[in-house]
Amino acid sequence: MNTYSVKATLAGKAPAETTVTVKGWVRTRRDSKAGLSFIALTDGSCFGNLQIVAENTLSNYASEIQHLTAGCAIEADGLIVPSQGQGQSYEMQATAVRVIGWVDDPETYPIQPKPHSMEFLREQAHLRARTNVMGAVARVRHTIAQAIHRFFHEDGFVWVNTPILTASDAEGAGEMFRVSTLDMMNFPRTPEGKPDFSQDFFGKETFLTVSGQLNVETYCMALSKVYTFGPTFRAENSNTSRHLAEFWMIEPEVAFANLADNAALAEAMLKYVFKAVLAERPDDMAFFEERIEKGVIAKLEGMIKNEFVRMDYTEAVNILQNCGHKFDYDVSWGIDLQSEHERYLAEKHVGAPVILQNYPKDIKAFYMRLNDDGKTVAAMDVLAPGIGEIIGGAQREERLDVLDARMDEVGLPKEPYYWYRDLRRYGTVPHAGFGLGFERCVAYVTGMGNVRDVIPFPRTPGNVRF
RNA sequence: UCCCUGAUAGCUCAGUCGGUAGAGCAAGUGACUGUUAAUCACUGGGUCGUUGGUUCGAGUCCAACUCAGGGAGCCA
Repeated sequence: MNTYSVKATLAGKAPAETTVTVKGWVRTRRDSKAGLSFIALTDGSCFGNLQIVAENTLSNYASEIQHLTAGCAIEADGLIVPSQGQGQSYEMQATAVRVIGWVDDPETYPIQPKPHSMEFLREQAHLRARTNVMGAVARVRHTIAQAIHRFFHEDGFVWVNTPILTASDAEGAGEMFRVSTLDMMNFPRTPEGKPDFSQDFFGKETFLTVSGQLNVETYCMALSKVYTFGPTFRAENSNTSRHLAEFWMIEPEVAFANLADNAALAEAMLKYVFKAVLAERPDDMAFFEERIEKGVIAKLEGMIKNEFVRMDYTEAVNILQNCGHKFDYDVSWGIDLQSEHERYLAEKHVGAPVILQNYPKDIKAFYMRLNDDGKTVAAMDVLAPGIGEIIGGAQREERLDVLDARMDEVGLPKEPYYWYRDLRRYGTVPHAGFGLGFERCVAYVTGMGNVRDVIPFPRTPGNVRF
Protein backbone atom coordinates (compact mmCIF):
# COMPACT_ATOMS: atom_id res chain seq x y z
CA MET A 1 0.00 0.00 0.00
CA ASN A 2 1.39 3.38 -1.01
CA THR A 3 2.00 6.16 1.49
CA TYR A 4 1.03 9.70 0.51
CA SER A 5 1.88 12.99 2.17
CA VAL A 6 -0.86 15.24 3.44
CA LYS A 7 0.23 17.73 0.79
CA ALA A 8 -0.26 15.18 -1.99
CA THR A 9 -3.67 14.03 -0.76
CA LEU A 10 -4.98 17.60 -0.41
CA ALA A 11 -3.75 18.37 -3.92
CA GLY A 12 -5.76 15.41 -5.20
CA LYS A 13 -2.64 13.52 -6.19
CA ALA A 14 -3.60 10.28 -4.50
CA PRO A 15 -5.20 7.79 -6.93
CA ALA A 16 -8.98 7.55 -6.75
CA GLU A 17 -10.63 4.33 -5.68
CA THR A 18 -7.35 3.01 -4.33
CA THR A 19 -6.62 2.47 -0.66
CA VAL A 20 -3.63 4.54 0.43
CA THR A 21 -1.80 5.15 3.70
CA VAL A 22 -1.14 8.46 5.43
CA LYS A 23 1.12 8.98 8.44
CA GLY A 24 1.36 11.88 10.81
CA TRP A 25 0.24 13.51 14.03
CA VAL A 26 -3.25 14.35 15.26
CA ARG A 27 -4.01 18.05 15.37
CA THR A 28 -7.61 17.75 16.64
CA ARG A 29 -10.31 15.12 16.96
CA ARG A 30 -14.00 15.91 16.73
CA ASP A 31 -16.66 13.31 17.45
CA SER A 32 -20.15 13.04 16.10
CA LYS A 33 -22.60 10.69 17.69
CA ALA A 34 -23.74 9.88 14.21
CA GLY A 35 -21.08 7.31 14.88
CA LEU A 36 -17.96 8.83 13.44
CA SER A 37 -14.96 10.94 14.34
CA PHE A 38 -13.04 13.54 12.37
CA ILE A 39 -9.29 13.52 12.80
CA ALA A 40 -7.24 16.44 11.53
CA LEU A 41 -3.87 15.00 10.54
CA THR A 42 -0.65 16.91 9.90
CA ASP A 43 2.68 15.63 8.68
CA GLY A 44 4.33 19.00 8.09
CA SER A 45 4.38 18.62 4.31
CA CYS A 46 2.16 21.68 3.96
CA PHE A 47 0.17 24.05 6.13
CA GLY A 48 -3.16 22.26 5.85
CA ASN A 49 -4.43 19.17 7.63
CA LEU A 50 -5.96 16.06 6.10
CA GLN A 51 -9.36 15.24 7.54
CA ILE A 52 -9.67 11.56 8.29
CA VAL A 53 -13.23 10.29 8.71
CA ALA A 54 -13.24 7.32 11.09
CA GLU A 55 -16.54 5.45 11.56
CA ASN A 56 -17.53 3.50 14.63
CA THR A 57 -17.42 0.30 12.61
CA LEU A 58 -13.63 0.32 12.97
CA SER A 59 -12.56 -2.28 15.47
CA ASN A 60 -10.59 0.11 17.67
CA TYR A 61 -13.11 2.98 17.45
CA ALA A 62 -14.19 3.03 21.09
CA SER A 63 -10.97 1.66 22.53
CA GLU A 64 -8.50 3.92 20.75
CA ILE A 65 -9.83 6.38 18.17
CA GLN A 66 -12.14 8.13 20.60
CA HIS A 67 -9.18 8.67 22.92
CA LEU A 68 -6.90 10.32 20.35
CA THR A 69 -5.69 13.74 21.46
CA ALA A 70 -3.51 16.42 19.93
CA GLY A 71 -0.03 15.11 19.24
CA CYS A 72 -0.79 11.38 18.92
CA ALA A 73 1.09 9.71 16.06
CA ILE A 74 -1.03 7.57 13.77
CA GLU A 75 -1.14 5.76 10.46
CA ALA A 76 -4.40 5.51 8.56
CA ASP A 77 -5.48 3.51 5.53
CA GLY A 78 -8.39 4.51 3.37
CA LEU A 79 -9.76 6.06 0.23
CA ILE A 80 -9.03 9.69 -0.56
CA VAL A 81 -12.35 11.14 -1.71
CA PRO A 82 -13.78 14.60 -2.41
CA SER A 83 -15.01 15.87 0.95
CA GLN A 84 -18.69 15.57 1.79
CA GLY A 85 -18.36 18.53 4.15
CA GLN A 86 -17.30 22.13 3.71
CA GLY A 87 -13.81 23.34 4.40
CA GLN A 88 -11.51 20.93 2.61
CA SER A 89 -11.02 19.62 -0.89
CA TYR A 90 -10.34 16.00 -0.09
CA GLU A 91 -10.65 13.77 2.95
CA MET A 92 -9.87 10.18 3.82
CA GLN A 93 -12.56 7.58 4.47
CA ALA A 94 -10.56 5.42 6.83
CA THR A 95 -10.62 1.63 6.74
CA ALA A 96 -8.00 1.38 9.49
CA VAL A 97 -6.43 3.75 11.99
CA ARG A 98 -3.35 2.52 13.83
CA VAL A 99 -1.98 4.38 16.82
CA ILE A 100 1.82 4.51 16.60
CA GLY A 101 2.55 6.78 19.56
CA TRP A 102 0.21 7.96 22.31
CA VAL A 103 0.51 11.27 24.11
CA ASP A 104 1.40 10.60 27.70
CA ASP A 105 -0.87 12.63 30.03
CA PRO A 106 -2.76 14.79 27.46
CA GLU A 107 -3.63 17.36 30.09
CA THR A 108 -0.03 18.45 30.49
CA TYR A 109 0.99 18.07 26.83
CA PRO A 110 2.11 21.63 26.15
CA ILE A 111 0.98 21.91 22.55
CA GLN A 112 -2.78 22.29 22.77
CA PRO A 113 -5.17 23.18 19.97
CA LYS A 114 -5.39 26.79 21.10
CA PRO A 115 -3.33 29.96 20.74
CA HIS A 116 -0.07 29.92 22.65
CA SER A 117 2.18 32.88 23.29
CA MET A 118 5.51 32.94 21.48
CA GLU A 119 7.21 33.29 24.86
CA PHE A 120 5.66 30.06 26.10
CA LEU A 121 6.55 28.18 22.92
CA ARG A 122 10.15 29.35 23.22
CA GLU A 123 10.28 27.49 26.54
CA GLN A 124 9.08 24.38 24.68
CA ALA A 125 11.57 24.56 21.83
CA HIS A 126 11.65 20.76 21.45
CA LEU A 127 7.88 20.63 20.88
CA ARG A 128 7.08 23.96 19.25
CA ALA A 129 7.84 22.72 15.73
CA ARG A 130 4.48 20.95 15.99
CA THR A 131 2.52 24.20 16.04
CA ASN A 132 1.02 25.88 12.98
CA VAL A 133 3.27 28.91 13.36
CA MET A 134 6.56 27.12 13.77
CA GLY A 135 5.77 24.64 11.02
CA ALA A 136 5.01 27.51 8.66
CA VAL A 137 8.18 29.33 9.73
CA ALA A 138 10.28 26.21 9.17
CA ARG A 139 8.94 25.73 5.64
CA VAL A 140 9.37 29.40 4.72
CA ARG A 141 12.87 29.45 6.24
CA HIS A 142 13.77 26.47 4.07
CA THR A 143 12.25 28.10 0.99
CA ILE A 144 14.25 31.29 1.58
CA ALA A 145 17.49 29.36 2.05
CA GLN A 146 16.89 27.41 -1.14
CA ALA A 147 15.96 30.58 -3.03
CA ILE A 148 19.15 32.31 -1.91
CA HIS A 149 21.31 29.41 -3.07
CA ARG A 150 19.40 29.26 -6.36
CA PHE A 151 19.70 33.01 -6.92
CA PHE A 152 23.47 32.94 -6.56
CA HIS A 153 23.91 29.66 -8.39
CA GLU A 154 21.92 30.91 -11.40
CA ASP A 155 24.09 34.04 -11.44
CA GLY A 156 27.35 32.09 -11.48
CA PHE A 157 28.31 32.52 -7.84
CA VAL A 158 30.28 29.86 -5.99
CA TRP A 159 29.30 28.97 -2.41
CA VAL A 160 32.43 29.13 -0.29
CA ASN A 161 32.49 27.58 3.19
CA THR A 162 34.50 29.93 5.33
CA PRO A 163 35.84 28.70 8.67
CA ILE A 164 33.87 28.75 11.89
CA LEU A 165 37.01 28.65 14.03
CA THR A 166 39.26 31.66 13.66
CA ALA A 167 42.30 33.20 15.28
CA SER A 168 41.58 36.72 14.03
CA ASP A 169 40.84 38.41 17.29
CA ALA A 170 40.12 41.80 15.83
CA GLU A 171 37.67 41.39 13.00
CA GLY A 172 35.94 44.29 14.59
CA ALA A 173 32.42 43.00 14.18
CA GLY A 174 31.74 42.34 17.84
CA GLU A 175 32.60 40.41 20.98
CA MET A 176 33.76 36.86 20.29
CA PHE A 177 33.31 33.45 21.90
CA ARG A 178 36.62 31.87 22.88
CA VAL A 179 37.20 28.26 21.89
CA SER A 180 39.71 26.34 23.97
CA THR A 181 40.62 22.84 25.10
CA LEU A 182 42.69 24.12 28.01
CA ASP A 183 41.72 22.87 31.47
CA MET A 184 39.85 25.84 32.88
CA MET A 185 40.53 24.74 36.45
CA ASN A 186 44.26 24.46 35.92
CA PHE A 187 45.41 26.20 32.76
CA PRO A 188 49.04 26.75 31.78
CA ARG A 189 50.28 30.29 32.38
CA THR A 190 52.79 32.58 30.77
CA PRO A 191 55.48 34.17 32.96
CA GLU A 192 53.10 37.14 33.28
CA GLY A 193 50.45 34.83 34.73
CA LYS A 194 48.11 35.00 31.74
CA PRO A 195 46.67 31.90 30.04
CA ASP A 196 49.34 30.38 27.80
CA PHE A 197 47.44 29.83 24.56
CA SER A 198 50.58 28.50 22.88
CA GLN A 199 49.72 25.28 24.68
CA ASP A 200 46.10 25.38 23.50
CA PHE A 201 44.75 23.17 20.70
CA PHE A 202 45.67 25.51 17.83
CA GLY A 203 48.71 26.99 19.56
CA LYS A 204 47.07 30.39 19.77
CA GLU A 205 43.95 32.01 21.13
CA THR A 206 40.96 30.92 19.05
CA PHE A 207 37.39 32.12 18.61
CA LEU A 208 34.15 31.41 16.81
CA THR A 209 33.78 33.49 13.67
CA VAL A 210 31.90 36.78 13.70
CA SER A 211 31.99 37.08 9.92
CA GLY A 212 33.22 35.12 6.94
CA GLN A 213 33.92 38.24 4.94
CA LEU A 214 37.69 38.57 5.22
CA ASN A 215 38.11 34.90 4.35
CA VAL A 216 35.66 34.94 1.47
CA GLU A 217 37.47 37.91 -0.08
CA THR A 218 40.38 35.56 -0.76
CA TYR A 219 38.14 33.36 -2.91
CA CYS A 220 36.56 36.42 -4.51
CA MET A 221 40.02 37.36 -5.76
CA ALA A 222 40.13 34.07 -7.67
CA LEU A 223 36.57 33.03 -8.49
CA SER A 224 35.11 36.53 -9.02
CA LYS A 225 31.62 35.85 -7.65
CA VAL A 226 31.36 34.02 -4.33
CA TYR A 227 29.17 33.92 -1.25
CA THR A 228 29.09 32.40 2.20
CA PHE A 229 26.04 30.98 3.94
CA GLY A 230 26.76 29.74 7.41
CA PRO A 231 26.54 30.20 11.14
CA THR A 232 27.98 33.28 12.81
CA PHE A 233 28.58 33.96 16.48
CA ARG A 234 28.52 37.18 18.45
CA ALA A 235 29.06 37.26 22.20
CA GLU A 236 27.31 40.60 22.57
CA ASN A 237 25.00 40.98 25.54
CA SER A 238 22.17 41.95 23.24
CA ASN A 239 18.64 41.40 24.47
CA THR A 240 16.44 42.45 21.59
CA SER A 241 14.02 40.96 19.10
CA ARG A 242 16.63 41.34 16.34
CA HIS A 243 19.75 39.77 17.90
CA LEU A 244 20.97 36.23 18.41
CA ALA A 245 24.30 34.98 19.74
CA GLU A 246 24.26 32.31 17.03
CA PHE A 247 22.72 33.26 13.71
CA TRP A 248 23.11 32.55 10.02
CA MET A 249 24.53 35.03 7.60
CA ILE A 250 24.80 35.28 3.82
CA GLU A 251 27.80 37.24 2.55
CA PRO A 252 28.25 37.65 -1.19
CA GLU A 253 31.48 39.18 -2.48
CA VAL A 254 31.94 40.30 -6.10
CA ALA A 255 35.17 41.21 -7.90
CA PHE A 256 35.27 44.12 -10.33
CA ALA A 257 32.23 45.58 -8.59
CA ASN A 258 31.53 48.94 -7.01
CA LEU A 259 28.98 50.18 -4.50
CA ALA A 260 26.25 50.65 -7.13
CA ASP A 261 26.72 47.05 -8.30
CA ASN A 262 26.56 45.94 -4.69
CA ALA A 263 23.28 47.76 -4.05
CA ALA A 264 21.82 46.34 -7.25
CA LEU A 265 22.81 42.83 -6.19
CA ALA A 266 21.23 43.25 -2.75
CA GLU A 267 18.01 44.51 -4.29
CA ALA A 268 17.84 41.74 -6.89
CA MET A 269 18.53 39.07 -4.28
CA LEU A 270 15.82 40.26 -1.89
CA LYS A 271 13.28 40.52 -4.71
CA TYR A 272 14.14 37.04 -5.93
CA VAL A 273 13.67 35.64 -2.43
CA PHE A 274 10.33 37.39 -1.89
CA LYS A 275 9.02 36.16 -5.25
CA ALA A 276 10.05 32.61 -4.45
CA VAL A 277 8.29 32.61 -1.09
CA LEU A 278 5.05 34.03 -2.51
CA ALA A 279 5.13 31.51 -5.35
CA GLU A 280 6.13 28.44 -3.37
CA ARG A 281 4.47 28.90 0.03
CA PRO A 282 1.08 30.54 -0.53
CA ASP A 283 -0.45 28.33 2.18
CA ASP A 284 1.98 29.45 4.88
CA MET A 285 1.92 33.08 3.72
CA ALA A 286 -1.88 33.10 3.94
CA PHE A 287 -1.52 32.00 7.55
CA PHE A 288 1.03 34.72 8.35
CA GLU A 289 -1.28 37.23 6.68
CA GLU A 290 -4.22 36.13 8.81
CA ARG A 291 -2.61 35.49 12.17
CA ILE A 292 0.80 37.15 12.35
CA GLU A 293 0.94 40.35 10.30
CA LYS A 294 -1.97 41.79 8.36
CA GLY A 295 -0.58 43.02 5.07
CA VAL A 296 2.62 40.93 4.86
CA ILE A 297 1.76 39.71 1.40
CA ALA A 298 1.08 43.22 0.09
CA LYS A 299 4.30 44.33 1.77
CA LEU A 300 6.33 41.74 -0.14
CA GLU A 301 4.48 42.40 -3.39
CA GLY A 302 5.26 46.09 -2.98
CA MET A 303 8.94 45.34 -2.42
CA ILE A 304 9.02 43.23 -5.59
CA LYS A 305 7.30 45.90 -7.68
CA ASN A 306 9.04 49.07 -6.55
CA GLU A 307 12.62 50.11 -6.95
CA PHE A 308 14.47 50.46 -3.65
CA VAL A 309 15.26 54.06 -2.84
CA ARG A 310 18.97 54.94 -2.78
CA MET A 311 19.97 57.75 -0.51
CA ASP A 312 23.31 59.14 0.58
CA TYR A 313 24.00 59.47 4.28
CA THR A 314 24.48 63.20 3.81
CA GLU A 315 21.07 63.54 2.17
CA ALA A 316 19.50 61.46 4.97
CA VAL A 317 20.98 63.77 7.58
CA ASN A 318 19.50 66.78 5.76
CA ILE A 319 16.09 65.14 5.59
CA LEU A 320 16.16 64.24 9.28
CA GLN A 321 17.27 67.73 10.29
CA ASN A 322 14.55 69.44 8.24
CA CYS A 323 11.62 67.06 8.60
CA GLY A 324 10.23 68.82 11.65
CA HIS A 325 10.07 65.56 13.59
CA LYS A 326 11.33 65.70 17.17
CA PHE A 327 13.90 62.97 17.84
CA ASP A 328 15.29 61.92 21.19
CA TYR A 329 18.76 62.25 19.71
CA ASP A 330 19.69 65.24 17.57
CA VAL A 331 21.01 64.59 14.10
CA SER A 332 24.24 66.09 12.84
CA TRP A 333 26.62 65.05 10.08
CA GLY A 334 29.07 62.49 11.39
CA ILE A 335 26.89 60.71 13.95
CA ASP A 336 25.87 57.10 13.68
CA LEU A 337 22.14 57.15 12.96
CA GLN A 338 19.94 55.94 15.81
CA SER A 339 17.19 53.36 15.40
CA GLU A 340 14.61 56.14 15.56
CA HIS A 341 16.31 57.91 12.64
CA GLU A 342 16.55 54.80 10.51
CA ARG A 343 12.96 53.96 11.32
CA TYR A 344 11.78 57.44 10.34
CA LEU A 345 13.55 57.20 7.00
CA ALA A 346 12.29 53.72 6.12
CA GLU A 347 8.83 53.89 7.64
CA LYS A 348 7.75 57.52 7.44
CA HIS A 349 9.80 59.33 4.83
CA VAL A 350 10.01 56.60 2.20
CA GLY A 351 7.57 53.94 3.39
CA ALA A 352 9.68 51.23 1.78
CA PRO A 353 13.18 49.79 2.02
CA VAL A 354 15.95 52.36 1.73
CA ILE A 355 19.54 51.78 0.72
CA LEU A 356 21.60 54.28 2.68
CA GLN A 357 25.04 54.84 1.20
CA ASN A 358 28.34 56.67 1.67
CA TYR A 359 28.66 56.97 5.43
CA PRO A 360 31.29 59.00 7.31
CA LYS A 361 34.44 56.89 7.49
CA ASP A 362 34.80 57.32 11.25
CA ILE A 363 31.69 55.28 12.03
CA LYS A 364 32.46 52.44 9.65
CA ALA A 365 34.92 49.53 9.42
CA PHE A 366 38.53 49.90 8.28
CA TYR A 367 38.12 47.77 5.14
CA MET A 368 35.48 49.98 3.54
CA ARG A 369 36.63 51.94 0.49
CA LEU A 370 37.48 55.61 1.05
CA ASN A 371 35.57 57.92 -1.29
CA ASP A 372 37.26 60.74 -3.20
CA ASP A 373 35.94 63.30 -0.72
CA GLY A 374 38.23 61.75 1.89
CA LYS A 375 35.42 61.93 4.44
CA THR A 376 33.07 59.13 3.52
CA VAL A 377 33.37 55.44 2.68
CA ALA A 378 31.45 53.41 0.10
CA ALA A 379 29.28 51.65 2.68
CA MET A 380 25.62 50.78 2.43
CA ASP A 381 22.87 49.64 4.76
CA VAL A 382 19.54 48.30 3.57
CA LEU A 383 16.90 49.48 6.04
CA ALA A 384 13.59 47.64 5.98
CA PRO A 385 10.48 49.14 7.56
CA GLY A 386 9.67 47.42 10.83
CA ILE A 387 12.91 45.55 11.34
CA GLY A 388 15.65 48.08 10.57
CA GLU A 389 19.02 47.09 9.20
CA ILE A 390 18.61 43.88 7.25
CA ILE A 391 21.76 44.18 5.14
CA GLY A 392 25.07 45.90 5.76
CA GLY A 393 27.79 46.05 3.13
CA ALA A 394 30.44 48.05 1.31
CA GLN A 395 32.82 48.36 -1.54
CA ARG A 396 36.13 47.20 -0.08
CA GLU A 397 39.33 49.21 0.01
CA GLU A 398 41.46 47.63 -2.72
CA ARG A 399 44.35 50.15 -2.58
CA LEU A 400 47.05 48.91 -0.22
CA ASP A 401 48.40 52.33 0.71
CA VAL A 402 44.94 53.63 1.58
CA LEU A 403 44.10 50.44 3.50
CA ASP A 404 47.33 50.69 5.49
CA ALA A 405 46.64 54.32 6.31
CA ARG A 406 43.18 53.36 7.54
CA MET A 407 44.55 50.54 9.68
CA ASP A 408 47.04 52.92 11.24
CA GLU A 409 44.26 55.40 11.90
CA VAL A 410 42.14 52.79 13.63
CA GLY A 411 45.16 51.32 15.42
CA LEU A 412 45.05 47.84 13.94
CA PRO A 413 48.29 45.79 13.84
CA LYS A 414 49.27 44.81 10.28
CA GLU A 415 50.95 41.48 11.00
CA PRO A 416 47.82 39.40 11.71
CA TYR A 417 46.26 40.78 8.54
CA TYR A 418 49.22 40.09 6.27
CA TRP A 419 47.18 37.65 4.20
CA TYR A 420 44.34 40.15 3.84
CA ARG A 421 46.86 42.80 2.78
CA ASP A 422 48.44 40.34 0.32
CA LEU A 423 45.20 40.38 -1.66
CA ARG A 424 45.98 44.05 -2.35
CA ARG A 425 49.58 43.30 -3.33
CA TYR A 426 48.84 40.59 -5.86
CA GLY A 427 46.42 41.55 -8.61
CA THR A 428 44.11 43.71 -6.55
CA VAL A 429 40.74 44.72 -8.04
CA PRO A 430 37.81 46.77 -6.85
CA HIS A 431 35.31 44.50 -5.13
CA ALA A 432 32.23 44.76 -2.98
CA GLY A 433 29.95 42.65 -0.84
CA PHE A 434 27.41 42.66 1.93
CA GLY A 435 26.05 40.64 4.82
CA LEU A 436 22.42 39.58 5.06
CA GLY A 437 21.14 38.46 8.45
CA PHE A 438 19.24 35.31 7.55
CA GLU A 439 16.95 35.36 10.58
CA ARG A 440 16.17 39.04 10.06
CA CYS A 441 15.21 38.19 6.51
CA VAL A 442 12.96 35.31 7.61
CA ALA A 443 11.37 37.54 10.25
CA TYR A 444 10.71 40.23 7.69
CA VAL A 445 9.17 37.83 5.17
CA THR A 446 6.92 36.06 7.69
CA GLY A 447 6.03 39.11 9.77
CA MET A 448 7.28 37.35 12.90
CA GLY A 449 8.23 39.93 15.49
CA ASN A 450 11.26 38.21 17.01
CA VAL A 451 14.23 36.49 15.39
CA ARG A 452 14.14 33.98 18.26
CA ASP A 453 11.01 32.53 16.70
CA VAL A 454 12.39 32.02 13.20
CA ILE A 455 15.37 29.85 14.20
CA PRO A 456 14.69 26.39 15.65
CA PHE A 457 16.86 26.72 18.74
CA PRO A 458 17.69 30.34 19.55
CA ARG A 459 20.87 31.14 21.46
CA THR A 460 20.74 34.37 23.42
CA PRO A 461 22.45 35.58 26.59
CA GLY A 462 21.57 33.04 29.28
CA ASN A 463 19.75 30.70 26.94
CA VAL A 464 21.40 27.63 25.41
CA ARG A 465 19.12 24.96 26.90
CA PHE A 466 17.96 22.92 23.93
C1' U B 1 24.50 46.49 29.83
C1' C B 2 20.65 50.64 30.79
C1' C B 3 15.23 52.28 31.25
C1' C B 4 10.10 50.63 31.71
C1' U B 5 6.51 46.61 32.48
C1' G B 6 5.25 41.86 34.06
C1' A B 7 5.35 36.64 36.72
C1' U B 8 -1.79 33.61 39.77
C1' A B 9 -4.59 26.24 37.20
C1' G B 10 -1.54 22.47 31.55
C1' C B 11 -2.27 27.47 28.44
C1' U B 12 -4.35 32.79 28.18
C1' C B 13 -5.77 35.92 31.87
C1' A B 14 -9.13 38.40 35.97
C1' G B 15 -8.48 39.00 41.19
C1' U B 16 -11.61 45.87 44.04
C1' C B 17 -9.55 48.97 50.05
C1' G B 18 -4.60 43.79 52.70
C1' G B 19 -9.43 39.45 55.00
C1' U B 20 -8.06 32.90 53.15
C1' A B 21 -8.59 31.57 44.76
C1' G B 22 -11.92 32.89 39.73
C1' A B 23 -13.12 32.61 34.22
C1' G B 24 -12.22 30.92 29.21
C1' C B 25 -9.61 27.26 26.67
C1' A B 26 -7.32 22.38 27.43
C1' A B 27 -8.17 17.49 30.08
C1' G B 28 -11.88 13.59 32.05
C1' U B 29 -17.19 11.90 31.83
C1' G B 30 -21.81 12.32 29.38
C1' A B 31 -25.24 14.49 25.46
C1' C B 32 -25.55 15.73 20.22
C1' U B 33 -27.54 12.74 12.56
C1' G B 34 -20.87 15.24 8.65
C1' U B 35 -17.83 18.03 12.21
C1' U B 36 -14.31 22.48 10.75
C1' A B 37 -9.63 25.57 16.89
C1' A B 38 -17.68 22.12 16.77
C1' U B 39 -21.58 22.92 20.48
C1' C B 40 -24.02 21.87 25.45
C1' A B 41 -23.81 19.84 30.67
C1' C B 42 -21.03 18.04 34.68
C1' U B 43 -16.16 16.80 37.13
C1' G B 44 -11.08 17.07 38.57
C1' G B 45 -7.17 20.57 38.60
C1' G B 46 -3.41 26.09 42.65
C1' U B 47 3.78 25.91 46.94
C1' C B 48 -0.08 32.97 43.55
C1' G B 49 8.36 33.20 40.27
C1' U B 50 12.22 32.82 44.67
C1' U B 51 13.98 34.72 49.34
C1' G B 52 13.32 38.02 53.13
C1' G B 53 10.44 42.07 55.47
C1' U B 54 5.89 45.01 57.27
C1' U B 55 1.15 43.23 59.45
C1' C B 56 -3.39 39.95 63.85
C1' G B 57 -3.60 38.60 58.63
C1' A B 58 -0.07 39.33 52.13
C1' G B 59 -1.77 36.94 45.37
C1' U B 60 -2.35 42.20 46.93
C1' C B 61 2.34 46.56 50.44
C1' C B 62 8.17 46.94 50.73
C1' A B 63 13.30 45.08 49.36
C1' A B 64 16.59 41.92 46.86
C1' C B 65 17.13 38.19 43.33
C1' U B 66 15.60 35.12 38.97
C1' C B 67 13.20 34.87 34.45
C1' A B 68 10.27 37.03 30.51
C1' G B 69 8.35 41.12 27.39
C1' G B 70 8.81 46.24 25.25
C1' G B 71 12.36 50.11 24.28
C1' A B 72 17.72 51.68 23.95
C1' G B 73 22.90 50.52 22.92
C1' C B 74 25.85 46.98 19.88
C1' C B 75 24.94 44.99 15.06
C1' A B 76 23.19 41.17 10.80
